[in-house]
Amino acid sequence: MGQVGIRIESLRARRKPESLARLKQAARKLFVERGYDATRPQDIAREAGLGHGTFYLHYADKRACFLSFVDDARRELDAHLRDCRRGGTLEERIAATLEAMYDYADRHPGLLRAALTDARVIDAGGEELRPLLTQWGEEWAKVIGEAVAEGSACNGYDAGIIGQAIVGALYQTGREAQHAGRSREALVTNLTLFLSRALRPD
Amino acid sequence: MGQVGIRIESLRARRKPESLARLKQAARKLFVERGYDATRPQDIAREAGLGHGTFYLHYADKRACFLSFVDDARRELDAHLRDCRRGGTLEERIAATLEAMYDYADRHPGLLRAALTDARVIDAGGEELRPLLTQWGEEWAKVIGEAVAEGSACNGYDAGIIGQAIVGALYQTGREAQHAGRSREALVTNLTLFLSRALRPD
Amino acid sequence: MGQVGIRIESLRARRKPESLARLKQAARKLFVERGYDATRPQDIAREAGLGHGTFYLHYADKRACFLSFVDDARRELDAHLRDCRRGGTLEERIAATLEAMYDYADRHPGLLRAALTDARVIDAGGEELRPLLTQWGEEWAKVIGEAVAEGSACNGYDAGIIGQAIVGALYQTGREAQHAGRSREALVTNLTLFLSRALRPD
Amino acid sequence: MGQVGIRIESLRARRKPESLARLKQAARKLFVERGYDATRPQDIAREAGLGHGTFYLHYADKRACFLSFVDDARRELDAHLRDCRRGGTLEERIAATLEAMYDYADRHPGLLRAALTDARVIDAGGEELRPLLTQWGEEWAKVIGEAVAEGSACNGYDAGIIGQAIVGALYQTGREAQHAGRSREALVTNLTLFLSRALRPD
DNA sequence: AATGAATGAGCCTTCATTCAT
DNA sequence: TATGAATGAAGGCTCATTCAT
Repeated sequence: MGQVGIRIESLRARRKPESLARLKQAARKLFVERGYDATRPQDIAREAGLGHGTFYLHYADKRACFLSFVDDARRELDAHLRDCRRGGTLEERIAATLEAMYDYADRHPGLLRAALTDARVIDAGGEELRPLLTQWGEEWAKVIGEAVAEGSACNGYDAGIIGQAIVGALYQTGREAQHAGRSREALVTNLTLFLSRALRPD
Repeated sequence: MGQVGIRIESLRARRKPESLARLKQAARKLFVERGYDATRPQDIAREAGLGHGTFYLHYADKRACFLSFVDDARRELDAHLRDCRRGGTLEERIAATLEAMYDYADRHPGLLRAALTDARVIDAGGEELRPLLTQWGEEWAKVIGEAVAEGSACNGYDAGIIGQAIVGALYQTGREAQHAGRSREALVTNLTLFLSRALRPD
Repeated sequence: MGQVGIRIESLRARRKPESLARLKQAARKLFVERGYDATRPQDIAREAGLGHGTFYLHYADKRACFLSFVDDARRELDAHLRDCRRGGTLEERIAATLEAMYDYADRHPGLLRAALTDARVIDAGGEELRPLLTQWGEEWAKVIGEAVAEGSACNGYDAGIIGQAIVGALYQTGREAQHAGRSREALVTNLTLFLSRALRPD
Repeated sequence: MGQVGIRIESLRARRKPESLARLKQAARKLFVERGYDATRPQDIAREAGLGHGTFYLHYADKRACFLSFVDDARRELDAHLRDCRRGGTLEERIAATLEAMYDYADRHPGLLRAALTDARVIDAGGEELRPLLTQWGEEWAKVIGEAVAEGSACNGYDAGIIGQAIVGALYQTGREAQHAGRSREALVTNLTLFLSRALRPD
């Protein structure tokens, strides 16, 4: 891709890291397009141009592959959002974060939905895993907490609860907006206003 | 066979409407306890004390049974909430609705979670079905719309969006509260304050 | 089979007991012919003229099916031998038992070998199961014990050990005799003599 | 690469004969610990500190490796027993051989059991291979034959059959003794007495 | 209306072996 | 000689659904 490089590489690609990268890409594509249940390890391998068995060279099982996909998505979005939360008034920070989130969502359609798949679908009786949405809610809680500390947000709240509320509101509006065909601008405007008014001091 | 037959009849109670009722009850129990995937039509029938085949006399397939379960849950909660939305200030109405919701959720543990199962898990490529959460969001939208009309809510919002935001916030806070062990009182207080401040006129 | 009876029975045979009987027969045939590893549940079902899934209606898994096969074989041989052990001198009883065993083995070629499959092949980490051969050894131990008690066998032995020794000798000679093409008569004569001399009093 | 290469060489010690020796040792360890089925060529190679592919440089396949393991075990035990069979009365020779066998078994726990794995597990439809136990039975047959010739054993037997009987008795008592927790002394005493009485002239 | 034995597509996973390097 | 990523046939098992009774 890009440079021609070592193209003579035989049918069996022999570089483990490259295989993993291809599996990752294929897994992301299929988990997004079809969801967890409808994606078989075999499909992922085939999509990556590899044999079935190769999948299990890189992942212990389907679940591990999905979890890795989710983690990558989380890190990617986190990196995308990182710089949006500092600077300006609380309202400006909120607006910027929303913009960044929707921007990311637009550029990777379906990805957040897939990554936020209910744990129950994946777990199969295994250990509990903290849902992604909850994790993001906790980050919002920190943001709220800081805003309260610096006096830019109303101090009557339990930041933990409000963080979860915000993230829930964002997720559900985003999901519905897609089906209802709402404009991103309307979303950002309304939610920024809504959150700012809810949070503003006094 | 005459008398004995009838006696057996009454033991097993084979009248159709009752069978359906028993299937409904069994389905609810199992969908709530185990989730959609882990519940087999066979399990539902057995739980209802009926033969496996009977299930298909009442439901076209597993999906239809689940959808019916969801619809019942929706109607039940709607009935429970119906009377809470009128009377008093907007803040009072919000607080009353939240109380009613958590009350219902407490009395039927796991039911909302089960009923809100992601459509993707059920669909299997079938026609689109409007998620329950979205439906509830629309009802909140109506409430908001009316409040704006009567001047008790800020009129700068698109009610459709805000309705979804509210419902998303409620759902996610409820879900997280269970794992985090938060008190229902804290939830109601925080969310009522949050929503009231966000919506109040000016 | 035999009487024409209810032959119009449709492609799907609908009687559970009959299916189980057919599976049992098929399982025995294939376990004997191919051994445990080379026999798939699917093969057994097909041999029985049934679908794959039917197998699991009757057995929890392949292992359970094999264990049931082994148990049936044990019971069958036990019934066959039951009456041989009483009456006559110890030597006569030994000779009669050997005759009966080889008679059974001849009538069901390969069956004992299959039923005596090493537990390690089947267990897969499950609970320990007492090998069939050991069980039979314990029955011989009882026979020895009684013979000692009534003075028809040398009393210097630990019956438990000698029981196992006898059964081991029988199994290994039987196995080898088949490959070496020895006559059953030679086997019975030699082993009867051997055991009688070893056991005779004084 | 020169010096460094050589240094790495010596660390990993890549000379062919040593690789084979390490594979042998690893294979023995794993076949004994886990059995044939549960041991993968890959495991053997890794245990030997070699790459997976190296296995196939030294063995045609897994089966060949196992057969080689069995053959080594056979030779080892044969060497151990060789000198025990001459000298003294038949009874003394038997006692000495049993002692030597159990001594070997104690020093290599699990080895005989592993080496005596049923051919059916290994064969997979290949050519017939003479079981180890049968081979040992033939050696006992020789011993018996010689004893008969020199008048120290009863001459009414077919040595071939009796050889197999002895080896079967030894194997089964040994196996059972482990589970039943019998003492080696009891085993040797009982079996020596048993075999001596069965074989003694007249 | 009710039954439940039967079905078989389909799933996830393993592992002996190959071969380009 | 040594490597180890890659392979894909094969295996055991599940479960939504059907249909003769």
